[in-house]
Amino acid sequence: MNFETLAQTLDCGQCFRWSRLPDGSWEGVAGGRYVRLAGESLSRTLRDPFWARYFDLDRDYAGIRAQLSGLDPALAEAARFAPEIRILNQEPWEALCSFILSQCNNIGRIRGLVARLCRLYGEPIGGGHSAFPAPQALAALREEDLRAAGCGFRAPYVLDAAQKVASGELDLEKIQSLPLGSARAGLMCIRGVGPKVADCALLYGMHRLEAFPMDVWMKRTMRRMFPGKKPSWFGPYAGIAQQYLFHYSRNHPELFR
DNA sequence: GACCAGGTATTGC
DNA sequence: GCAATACATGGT
Repeated sequence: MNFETLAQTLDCGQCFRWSRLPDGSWEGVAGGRYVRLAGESLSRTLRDPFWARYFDLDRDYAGIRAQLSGLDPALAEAARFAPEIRILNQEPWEALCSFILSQCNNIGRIRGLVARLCRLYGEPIGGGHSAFPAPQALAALREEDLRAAGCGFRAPYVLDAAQKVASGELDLEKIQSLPLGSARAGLMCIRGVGPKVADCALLYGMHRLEAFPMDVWMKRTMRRMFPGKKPSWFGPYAGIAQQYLFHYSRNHPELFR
């Protein structure tokens, strides 16, 4: 991975806390750490164990990409469009909460909403930046607080998720170790978490690479390019295939008209 | 001002 | 089971 290809990973819809500065560098917060990524400093940052894991550096994405590309020409083309996409190791709670907020919302607004929640309820980490709010912090709020922050009808969903996680009723560590179906079912006990949000939490927050979030774009894509195929057809890296296809489709909306 | 945005819960058949 | 509908909010 190099600085030129960073955008493919940070701007493909899997994360909401990164932004590009006017000078072209990226800044973001993950795991309570702020970082600015510029051409010169990138390799140094990636030597830090935390960021190496965050960017999933130990995984052979070239090999996975080749394997997926062999499955189907359309998938190969999507992979060629953004070959450097990697699935980040985001925190389980942050991914779960962020994708609860994503429903019926657009990516720009999700970023703004997440930023507001972090500023209001996240732990300050210096430099005017804040960590993602802990489940305990959000569980202590009232629904109207979350509505005031702009969550809209998702406010009770966020609250229910925060309360279940903060109380230990839902143990995200435990969820991670379950078979995919059980993990999904566990997450779907939260009000406002259906199959799509559960799969996003699993893929982006718990690195379950076989999870395949099926949003409107992926429904269109599957109908158009893979009729009759199910997510499991893509195999153990279905989630990575999903990310290639999602990003490709969003950048080629004319394919669906 | 309608229309849309990485859905889900509820309702009615 | 499955289609229709409500749900907040801000940007085109």
